[in-house]
Amino acid sequence: MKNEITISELARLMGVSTHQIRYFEDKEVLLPAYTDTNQYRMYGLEQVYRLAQILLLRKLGLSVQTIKESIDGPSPEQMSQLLRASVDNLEAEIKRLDELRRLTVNILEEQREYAGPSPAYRIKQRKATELKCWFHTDARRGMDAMLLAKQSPPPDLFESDIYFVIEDNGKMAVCTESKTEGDLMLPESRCLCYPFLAEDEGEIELRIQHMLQYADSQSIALNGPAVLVEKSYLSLFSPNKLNYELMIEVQEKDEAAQNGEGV
DNA sequence: GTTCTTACA
DNA sequence: TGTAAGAA
Repeated sequence: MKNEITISELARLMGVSTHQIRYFEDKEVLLPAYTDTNQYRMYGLEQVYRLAQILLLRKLGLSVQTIKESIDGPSPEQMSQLLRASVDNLEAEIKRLDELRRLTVNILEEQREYAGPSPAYRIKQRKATELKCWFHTDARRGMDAMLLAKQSPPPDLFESDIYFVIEDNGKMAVCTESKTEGDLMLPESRCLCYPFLAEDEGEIELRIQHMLQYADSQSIALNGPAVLVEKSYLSLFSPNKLNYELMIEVQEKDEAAQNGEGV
């Protein structure tokens, strides 16, 4: 009597495709019990267990090649080592996914700032930010691909926000955020902020002027360089436009009294 | 109707 | 990994 089953029955039993079972055969990790006269692969209980084992090891992240090398005589030590390595891989993957989730949530949260009815000036607490300076250029000169290409070597361009720190002398430092100590540190401080969308760079100069006028009209003393942050990811939401946030540190009143001047 | 092999996206 | 085609 025949206790063996066909490939499709095995596939259905184990919840995999017949293609995958043939693939395992090709890689010599799972052979049929025998081949029938009609060339059909036939599988017995032994193969069912073996397939279950292969699938478990695959699930744990082992390659088919690794399984092939270890499935026949895996010593308990080898098996523990494989499983420990698998745990390491899984933890790395969890970390990667966790960072990806955080990034996605951040993008959504930032997007909300721009999704309001109309952009507005507001005072925000800025976290201390370490910046790594990429290059300097003239603040009046626009950015273009050539300018970028001439710089070397690009940091994680467009994977993180880009900071344009506009200095008093008309120079502009183009920076990215740095996790470690950078070249330039934006201290934690209250800032006058203005998020906006821009289609061309001519707008930016205007925005800065407007912000200075606004601060003046509200008697807000500003201090330090204008910082323009290009929100790399938010262009996902607004094709052909770039999302910027302009921020200038607010000079606190007691500070102003000490310095005896505003900006 | 099912499976086989082979090729291809 | 899935899908397709023609043959058995």
